[in-house]
Amino acid sequence: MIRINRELLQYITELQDSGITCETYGPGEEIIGQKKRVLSVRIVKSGIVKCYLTEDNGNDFIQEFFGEGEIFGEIEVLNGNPSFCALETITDTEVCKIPGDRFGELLQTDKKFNELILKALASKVHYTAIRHSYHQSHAIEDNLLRLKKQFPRLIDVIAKRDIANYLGVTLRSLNRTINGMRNKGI
Amino acid sequence: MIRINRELLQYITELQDSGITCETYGPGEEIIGQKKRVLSVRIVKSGIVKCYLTEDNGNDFIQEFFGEGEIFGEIEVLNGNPSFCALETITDTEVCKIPGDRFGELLQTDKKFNELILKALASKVHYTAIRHSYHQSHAIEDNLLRLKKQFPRLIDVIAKRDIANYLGVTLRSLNRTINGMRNKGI
DNA sequence: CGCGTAATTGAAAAGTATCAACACTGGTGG
DNA sequence: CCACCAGTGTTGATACTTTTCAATTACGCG
Repeated sequence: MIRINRELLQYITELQDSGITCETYGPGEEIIGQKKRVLSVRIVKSGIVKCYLTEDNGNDFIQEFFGEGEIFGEIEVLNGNPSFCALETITDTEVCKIPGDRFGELLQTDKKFNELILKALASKVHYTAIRHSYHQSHAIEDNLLRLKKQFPRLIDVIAKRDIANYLGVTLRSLNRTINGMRNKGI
Repeated sequence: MIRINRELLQYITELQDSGITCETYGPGEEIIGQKKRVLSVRIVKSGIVKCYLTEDNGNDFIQEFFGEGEIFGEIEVLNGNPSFCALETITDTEVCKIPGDRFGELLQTDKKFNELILKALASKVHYTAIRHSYHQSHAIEDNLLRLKKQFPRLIDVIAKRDIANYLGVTLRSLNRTINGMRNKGI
C-alpha cells in the first residue's frame, strides 16, 4: 500500500553529495506530470506521494503510494522515456532530488548505491506483480481487508476516491463493500 | 504481451563465460515452481515461457509471456526471496542459466551487464505498470484489441485458457467477447 | 476407437458501474 | 453570525457486465 525503503533513505541521507538537493511540497502538489521528460530522480524523505496514471478514457489508476525512502523517476531516467505516471503529493512532503546525470554517475561509481537501486527495482517488480495478481483474482472485500492489514490508518489518510482508484473500482462499489463489511461486523 | 529483449540476448550470447550453461525444455515443462528457492538467473534464448502465479483461491494469473532475451529469476536472486511466480514453457525452449553467485559477480565487474540488467528491470516495471493500468480501466474487448495489435498470432500460439488468465477474466467471458467482436466484424 | 484436454455455449446468479440526488464539512465573505 | 460554496462522502435504483455452473462439442493422440 504505502511503500517504504528505509535502507535507501538512510543511505541517501548519509551520502554527502553536493549534487543532491532537497525540495518541499504542500499537499496536493504535482511533482511530475504524465508524459513529461524526466530529468531527475527523486527519493521521498518524508510524506506520502501518489503515483498514478490517467487513461485515455479519463480513468485514474493509482500505481502506488510512496512513503519514506521510495524512489521515483529512476525508470524514466534509466531508459530515457517520458514519465508514464504522474506524481502528486498527498501530505506535506520532502524529497531528495538527484539530477539524472549524477544518478548515472553514482550507479557507476558507488557499488552500494548501485546495489540499493537494483534491489529497489527488484522490489517494485515483486510488489506490483503480487498486488495486481491479488486484485485480479479477489473480490473487493478481500482487497480491502488486505489493505487494512497492511495499513490500518488507511481511511484516515487516503481519500476514498484514491482508495477506489487504487483498487480499480468505482467509489460507489467501494462504499457498498464497506457497508457490507460493517454489517458483517468487520 | 510476449516480451523480448534483443540487446540482452545478444550480449549474453557473445559473452564467453564458463559459468553460464544452456538448458532445453519441451512444451509444458516447469522451469521454476512457485515459492521455491531460486539459485539461478535464466535468460530465454528461444521459445516462449509463461510466468504465472497461482492464488490461494486457485486462480492463475499470468504475469507475462517471456520471449527471446527476457530474464527471470533475477528478482529472487537479488533480494533473496523465494519465487513468487512459477515459470512454465509453452513451446520448445532454450534458456541460458547463470548461477546466482556468478550473476552477482557479473553485476559488480561488468559495467555493460550491470546496465543491461538495470534497464531490463526498469522495463519490467514500466511495462507491467502500463499493462495493469490499462486492464483495470478498459473493457475486455479493448484489451483483446490491444493484444492483437501487439501480437497478431495470439490465438494460434497461446491457449484460450492462458489468454483469459492473462487478462484476469474467465474463459466464458473471453469467449463471449470474441463472439461479440466477430459479429461486429472485427 | 476411446480417452483426456481444450473449446464452446446457454441460463441464472452475482457483482459492478452508472446516474442522480442528498448530506456533511470547513472555509469565505457579506 | 449566517448564508453560501466547493470538495468529499453517502445512498438508492437501474442497467450492464462478468462469473458460475453445467452440459456439449471438437480435437489430437496412443
